[in-house]
Amino acid sequence: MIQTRQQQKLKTRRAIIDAAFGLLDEQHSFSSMSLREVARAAGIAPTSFYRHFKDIDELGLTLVDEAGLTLRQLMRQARVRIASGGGVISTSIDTFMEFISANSNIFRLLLREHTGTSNAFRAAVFREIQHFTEELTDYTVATTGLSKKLANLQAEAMVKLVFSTGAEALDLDPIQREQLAMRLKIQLRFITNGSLEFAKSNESI
Amino acid sequence: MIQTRQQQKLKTRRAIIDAAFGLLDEQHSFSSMSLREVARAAGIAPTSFYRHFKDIDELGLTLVDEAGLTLRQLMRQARVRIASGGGVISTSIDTFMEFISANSNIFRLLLREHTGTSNAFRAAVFREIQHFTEELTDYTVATTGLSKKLANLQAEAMVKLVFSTGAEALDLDPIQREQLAMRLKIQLRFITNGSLEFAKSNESI
DNA sequence: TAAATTAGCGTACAGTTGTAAGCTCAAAAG
DNA sequence: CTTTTGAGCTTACAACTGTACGCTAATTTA
Repeated sequence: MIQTRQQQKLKTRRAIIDAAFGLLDEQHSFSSMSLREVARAAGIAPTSFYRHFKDIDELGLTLVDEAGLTLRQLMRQARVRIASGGGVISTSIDTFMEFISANSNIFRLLLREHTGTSNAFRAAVFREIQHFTEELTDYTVATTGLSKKLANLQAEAMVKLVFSTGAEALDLDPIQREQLAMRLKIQLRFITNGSLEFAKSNESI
Repeated sequence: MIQTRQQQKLKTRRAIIDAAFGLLDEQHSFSSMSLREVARAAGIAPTSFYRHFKDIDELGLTLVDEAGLTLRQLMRQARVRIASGGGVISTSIDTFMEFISANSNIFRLLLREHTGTSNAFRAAVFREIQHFTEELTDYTVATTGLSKKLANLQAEAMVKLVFSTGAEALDLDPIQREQLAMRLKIQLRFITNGSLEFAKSNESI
């Protein structure tokens, strides 16, 4: 077995990250998570933590990065499903809702650090969500005649509404979640129709 | 001086509440606030805290209540300003932005407990925000021909968008904030126009 | 005036935290 | 084979936490 040393280190690092994600639930946020607690869950001594991360914040940023990655995979997945038929909004929201059901903890992390106490974290999460808005803007420009500026306004509003609704959905059971998703789809249609309307009467923007 | 005893107690209670609000800033959330810290800021012994609140969570719910009260005053204020001329959306958003500038800490509390770790807090904040949506729904039914159901969908989307944008505004300087407010006003117009459009083509809802 | 109530305090304790220091021992490098 | 490296450990400490207990002193009640 070659490079067993590095492999083991990576494995422990993974254990730490997974332990941290595992500790995230509705009662427990990352900011209220202690280094010792994470170490305990990862099965290592508290001081061993420092062999992998400078401090707990460095771990936090890593978690946000991983969450962002998962989100981007989500986007790709949604795009595939759209390509194979079904309404754009409907398919996207269904994909999104499946995501927050399957990855509640990851979504919770993003939500909480989104309005959290660390500037670095807020900025990191903001950037991840911005990716969402940018991709949706490009998509809208490509599929409709909307100007980039207007498409960006529309995309931003949509993403904010979706994330806000996602936050609410976390506390609901599947049935209520489904109803919420239906409401959301209509609300998104408000935005798409409204911006088209707006474009017609304000051709210059 | 009659009833000096009760008055003194109320005064200390106020000192605790104010101290807690004062400790809320971008670096410090209520959930990361310790009883001792609050007591220190209020100028009392840690154990004296219990003469006023059962535990720190009871204080937290009190803070959310007070924040809700301030929010409702905001709504009243916005209504007065609308009545004395100016666009509805524009006036409301200006009022809202002034509010979060003048009461950043209160708004931060609502944002953080909105996605926080305590079920009770989340529910409390959710209720406060719901007031907003309900009042806006009633207003919309009264001023437009929209059905209650549709007006509610519209109001909900608007409130979510406004709060989400407010969260973003907290980190920005006044100039960027103003730009964000302008974007928000257009996005809200998307929603109002879009829902009217939707109503026309779906008269049954 | 005497007795009862109570807001606030000081002390105390057990539990938790982050992290410094130094050891072990297996893998990697020479 | 010998030396170096480094992941993980144990121990240790000072700082902080929530809160139990009992006292004080002043207000309120009787």
